[in-house]
Amino acid sequence: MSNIETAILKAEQRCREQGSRLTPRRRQVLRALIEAGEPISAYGLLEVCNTQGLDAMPAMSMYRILDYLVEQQLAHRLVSSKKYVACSHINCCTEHFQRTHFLICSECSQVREVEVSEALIASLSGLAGAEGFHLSSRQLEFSGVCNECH
Amino acid sequence: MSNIETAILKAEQRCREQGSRLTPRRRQVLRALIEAGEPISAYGLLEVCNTQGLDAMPAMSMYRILDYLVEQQLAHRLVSSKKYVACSHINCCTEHFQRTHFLICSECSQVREVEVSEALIASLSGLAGAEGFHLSSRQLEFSGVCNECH
DNA sequence: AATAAAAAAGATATAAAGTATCATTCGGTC
DNA sequence: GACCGAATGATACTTTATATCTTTTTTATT
Repeated sequence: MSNIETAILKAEQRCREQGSRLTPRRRQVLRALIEAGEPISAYGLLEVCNTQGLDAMPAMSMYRILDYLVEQQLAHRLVSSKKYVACSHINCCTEHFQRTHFLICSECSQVREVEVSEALIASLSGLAGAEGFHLSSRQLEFSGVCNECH
Repeated sequence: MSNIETAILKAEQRCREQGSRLTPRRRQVLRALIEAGEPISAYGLLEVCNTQGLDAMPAMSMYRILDYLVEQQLAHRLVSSKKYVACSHINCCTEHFQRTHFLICSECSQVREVEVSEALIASLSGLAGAEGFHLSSRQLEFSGVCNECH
């Protein structure tokens, strides 16, 4: 079975466990997101979905569904680029990290999704603490250049 | 002399040194940005400026001027909130840090602008390196809660 | 099965953020 | 004062995102 199909099954299971459902529309969006393979905007995804035979979906639905997928941690929203990516750990983890960081290649837009290490959290919290802040960001985004593009 | 006037003078000087000018429009926007005292959107700033007697400015001009101010590091754009803040170091530094991070209070939107420590850069670069990335982000944004709001 | 409540999706309009492009004005230089 | 480049103005438009109301689908309950 292909990775995508496995991912969809896993996702379905996860939704069920959360007491919700991966409906056909949500599945369609998740699949398109996985197939995109790189960050894609809500409207970009809408265009993809709306050329797949089914009835055209309004933008509102896309945003709702993306919100849902993000909530379920099946997808992530990259604030720095206003785009969405499928979670790269749908297949491998039953639950998502507490904090994630994204390394985004500014050349090829490839994304690496990594768990934030304790050490980094400690060092960030320390810095924040020194400024009188209690850190709460659960998602960090860094841009850089990947090896292939370097 | 008030802090704001000093800042404007310093800013003017900095622009001159860079071979450009802090024109009346640019000065108006910078002043409004400083007076706002917290992150403000481009259109929010536009509204402020356009109720100050002078001819109304089109949105395009505001974006151009903000781009200019950001380029001169007299202002910063907060990607996470799509807002702008005056640089908090106009008065105190002749040149800006290489890397800055912003601690943004999610309660009161207060912003602390801090130089990124060598240690943090090292730890981030290490993490990125392990994933085959060369870090290039010059600006990091973290959300948290400030002491007063905590 | 009939039905009520809740969840999801559709439809429509509009707000907010940002950009493209061309025309005009302003500031300094010869 | 004529010229050139930088800055601003004017206009239109694209992209991103949300508000709100309606309809459909799903699930639970009788």
